[in-house]
Amino acid sequence: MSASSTALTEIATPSAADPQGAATALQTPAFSPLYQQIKVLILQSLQNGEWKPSAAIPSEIELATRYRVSQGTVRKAVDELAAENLLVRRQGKGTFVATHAERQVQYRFLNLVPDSGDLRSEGPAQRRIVDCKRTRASAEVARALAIRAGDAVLQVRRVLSFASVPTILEDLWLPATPFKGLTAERLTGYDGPMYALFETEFGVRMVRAEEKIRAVLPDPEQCALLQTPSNTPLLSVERIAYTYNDAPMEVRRGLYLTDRHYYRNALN
Amino acid sequence: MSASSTALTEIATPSAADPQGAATALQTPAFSPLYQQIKVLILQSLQNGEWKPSAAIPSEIELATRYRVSQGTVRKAVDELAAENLLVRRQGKGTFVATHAERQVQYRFLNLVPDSGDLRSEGPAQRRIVDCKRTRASAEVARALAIRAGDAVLQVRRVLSFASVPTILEDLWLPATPFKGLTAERLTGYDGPMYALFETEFGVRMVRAEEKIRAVLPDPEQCALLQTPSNTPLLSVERIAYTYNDAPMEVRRGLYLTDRHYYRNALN
DNA sequence: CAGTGGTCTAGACCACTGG
DNA sequence: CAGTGGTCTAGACCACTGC
Repeated sequence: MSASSTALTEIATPSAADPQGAATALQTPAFSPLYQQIKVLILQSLQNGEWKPSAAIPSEIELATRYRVSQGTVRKAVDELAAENLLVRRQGKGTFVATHAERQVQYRFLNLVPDSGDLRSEGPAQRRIVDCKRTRASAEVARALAIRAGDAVLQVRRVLSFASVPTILEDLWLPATPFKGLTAERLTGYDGPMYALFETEFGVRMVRAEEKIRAVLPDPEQCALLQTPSNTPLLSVERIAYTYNDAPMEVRRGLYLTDRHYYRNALN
Repeated sequence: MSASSTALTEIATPSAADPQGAATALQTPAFSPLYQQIKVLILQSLQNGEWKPSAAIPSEIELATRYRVSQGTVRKAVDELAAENLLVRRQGKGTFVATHAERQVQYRFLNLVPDSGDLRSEGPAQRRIVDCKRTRASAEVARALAIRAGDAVLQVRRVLSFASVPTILEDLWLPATPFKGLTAERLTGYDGPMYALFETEFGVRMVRAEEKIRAVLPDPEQCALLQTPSNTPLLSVERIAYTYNDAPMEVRRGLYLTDRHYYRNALN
């Protein structure tokens, strides 16, 4: 086979890969290498739940025959998805759908670190749900979540303590539809990362996030919740978290006490 | 050729690659794939200045014959170095040593972003060197720079303004030996990123960095330099920057005014 | 047009996991 | 031991750059 030109058309109508006959390859504007197309197909299977978090996906050889490409091409697609933390490769065992439930990546999106040691060494965080209610999206929250202002959202407020010291005050806004059924009781009763609960209970997997960080002074209510004086500067961390396809699924505003912790960031 | 086993020994005594006959391959503890060894060899050539910032390195085919491996193996090594931002690939042209001087990556290590637009849209930053002196390393700075307390260091203090608003106050500590000859005049006269000057004048290329971020209140001197009230919370950004081989070469402490800017971070 | 990086294949073999 | 991902090769061809 003379590589791409033929395979390009074959990819457009695969049997198992693209049942709906979507125009994945047809709408290509200029030129898309085969492995990129495979990447999209794998992404679709992740998105539509064919392969669930922590489950193994088919072996490279299976995927190669399924998509009618060579193992090397599948490999390159999987490599990139693994680099984006969507898949996890384990030599000798297989390739698995990434999840927030594993111990290793427990705090993948939480960059707060104690001045000495790491977060795990302080023992598990104490989570206190302060509030969990259904409200309407403000203009600002609506814009971030790509919904309309006034649409129903769930708002959660909680305090995280490390070594019994209140350290993080968080407000979350979630679109009501995908998270229907989320209650304070459900959150309180769950022992584990919130994003892991989102995966198992609502099928929403957070894939990446963006944060805007500022230094602020707390208002009186925030002071009370964090048990801190009003002149203590805090880190304000505004996060928008995205699922597959860059769809925003959560807005979060955290206030971090940084006298015994710091926000860690690596520049590469 | 039956691949790795033979090539592994061949790699230990290449002609052009390892003139000193270093025991790169011999000291391998368990098992190191060929492309990792190639990576180390390329890294050495970057480090010893055989290939300088912004210059092209030999083509993949040349490297393959030089190291006596296949093009695919060189490719994988270069791929990883490109992913780590040490090399830049340009299709049709070649592979180049990354530099801080390019317009594109001008502010690669500066995550401060205006509330609307990006830093470049505000025009060039105004740099004011407040101080540049030779001192002795404190215990803290010495630890970060992996030198001895009391060793000579250069200390620089400067203020960056955007749209004429003082926004960043920075203190830098540099080991005196590699940066011998650095003066306030040299810094003031240079129009461009400081890390680009480090490359051209001192052959020190910053490869990666780590930052610890906190919210703080400024002291009176800092207030004066930033022209800000004493109750304005600021972002404290402590950075250690590393050259090749993870050698720390700079400690920097920035105070960021975050009322019209924010610190941007992407979580993946 | 020649030279560069980029894609794709086919096949061999290695390292690791678990039954 | 079979099955998985990981490495390496050799060769073909494609896309892009600049002369």
